[in-house]
Amino acid sequence: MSTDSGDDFRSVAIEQLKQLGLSTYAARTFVALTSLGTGTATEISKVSEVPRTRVYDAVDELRERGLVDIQQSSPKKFWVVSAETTCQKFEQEMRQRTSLLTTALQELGTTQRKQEQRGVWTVEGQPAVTDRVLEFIGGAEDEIVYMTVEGLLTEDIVEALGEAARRGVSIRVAGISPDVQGMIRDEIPDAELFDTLWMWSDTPAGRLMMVDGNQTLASVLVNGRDATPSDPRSETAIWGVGETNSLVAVLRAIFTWRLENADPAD
Amino acid sequence: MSTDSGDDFRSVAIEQLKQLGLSTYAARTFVALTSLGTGTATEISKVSEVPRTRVYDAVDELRERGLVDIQQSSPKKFWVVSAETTCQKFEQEMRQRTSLLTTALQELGTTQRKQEQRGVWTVEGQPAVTDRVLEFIGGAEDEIVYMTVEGLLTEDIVEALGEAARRGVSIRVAGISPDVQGMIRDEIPDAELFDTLWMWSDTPAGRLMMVDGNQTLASVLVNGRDATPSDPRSETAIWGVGETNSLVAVLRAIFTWRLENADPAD
DNA sequence: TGATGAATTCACTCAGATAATCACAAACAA
DNA sequence: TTGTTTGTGATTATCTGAGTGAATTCATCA
Repeated sequence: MSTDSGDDFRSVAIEQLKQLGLSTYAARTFVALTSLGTGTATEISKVSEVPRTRVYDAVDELRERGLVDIQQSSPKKFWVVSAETTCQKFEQEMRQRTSLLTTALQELGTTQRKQEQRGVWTVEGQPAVTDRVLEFIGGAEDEIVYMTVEGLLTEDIVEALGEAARRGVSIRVAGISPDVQGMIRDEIPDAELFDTLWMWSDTPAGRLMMVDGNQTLASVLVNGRDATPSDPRSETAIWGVGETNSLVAVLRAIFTWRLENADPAD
Repeated sequence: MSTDSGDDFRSVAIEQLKQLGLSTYAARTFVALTSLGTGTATEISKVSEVPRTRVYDAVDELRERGLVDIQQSSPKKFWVVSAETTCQKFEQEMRQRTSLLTTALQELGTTQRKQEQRGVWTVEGQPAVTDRVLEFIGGAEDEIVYMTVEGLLTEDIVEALGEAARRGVSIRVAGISPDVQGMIRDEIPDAELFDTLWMWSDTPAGRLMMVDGNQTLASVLVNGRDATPSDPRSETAIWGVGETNSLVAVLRAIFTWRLENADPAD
């Protein structure tokens, strides 16, 4: 019974409760009480493996958060609010926190976000790289050129590209398989698809993009092309912004030359 | 400059970031970078008052979360994602967490939530008491009787009562001032309003409620009637559920007798 | 090329929080 | 009475994170 399938849920719930600010004792106690409904300190201690004498403190922590009620008898009994109510409480609290953070940060961030002309920045990890790509796409005003290897043209990116296209941004995409090309044509009819400009296959290449001619990003899969592309840590990108930015200058030259010499598949 | 009005936002933002799982160094560094846009370790240290030698650790923590990019030069420069993106990230993460928690808890809570017949539970603090009241109202199927002193019939309760009324639950409310009565009549036309059954004014009474004849709750303002009712800590309630529950038995007797002898104001 | 100062990394101390254990008094049962 | 359970408080151990300083690397200038 101590190793049945519910243990997965138990540990997940405990972990999340801890992340949300409860102590481990409080989290374990809460989970135990949730399966028990009500219980005494001894019962809770047996289920949760919290030292019995500490159950009282843990329950007190939960009581202050309004998650547990107490029956003043001997032995004391403890009652836990329903799972739904608990989750609503936490969601409420998180909403509160994020909204506080949002206003505070926006108040601070009002200072000019001057576009750095010189820097070339590095990002690690596929999620973070995707974030930058999405940010670039979201800020595009005129033109997006995006080259990518298989598997790095995810749905969210296609979606963002589609939105940009509807804003009137011209889109050029390269380096994708035929079936994905079909998806693109459905999603973004105005996109211009052209063949990969050079041999991706020999390089551990990830993506190359240029936005409005003055924002560029290039990524590689650091483990080489044989690495599992699904490993999110294996992608590293550099990016830069500004007319005078060196990375921008280089990539713009490459793109311009390649694009002029390439025959669009369209 | 070190004590201008932005410090409020600064401390709020730092506090929230810490609550969301960042270390204080990381939080301070992030806030500093948010006002700077980009900066070196030295600049960050001056603004954030993080020891300069630890800025690197803090930035690393932020980088792993995808909140900061690094320019590999000497001195290193650090770039921070926009406030909007950051908040979206955190909201995303919180959604993830609460949804994980929700499924895990509901999986655990499937065990029968047998209605305890014997227990009388105590709740402390006005928010927690209101929670129970709302839960009772939400689960009502037939009838709600609710007596309250001024100030404890808050909007959310009126709203919940209205919803119950639309479900076909008959509502009886007492102990409210004439102007609030007007609001009730608007919100819940079917509610039956009657005068206070006895002299509240001599007792430190809070609320009395009975739902479906088998769930009851009674609260007092522990600091007496002269205490500020606005102090959320001053309310304490006891509640019980079940036909054979002693508190239910007592309150049901009182309510039945009083209601039969009282002339509804309606 | 070497010297100087700044930048970066690393190792260490200290304090506070939390986990865990123990000791003890009160209540209760046999 | 004796022995058990319950609740409370004190004590110890462990760990994380804040803060400091030394050692190494790097850039710049003579």
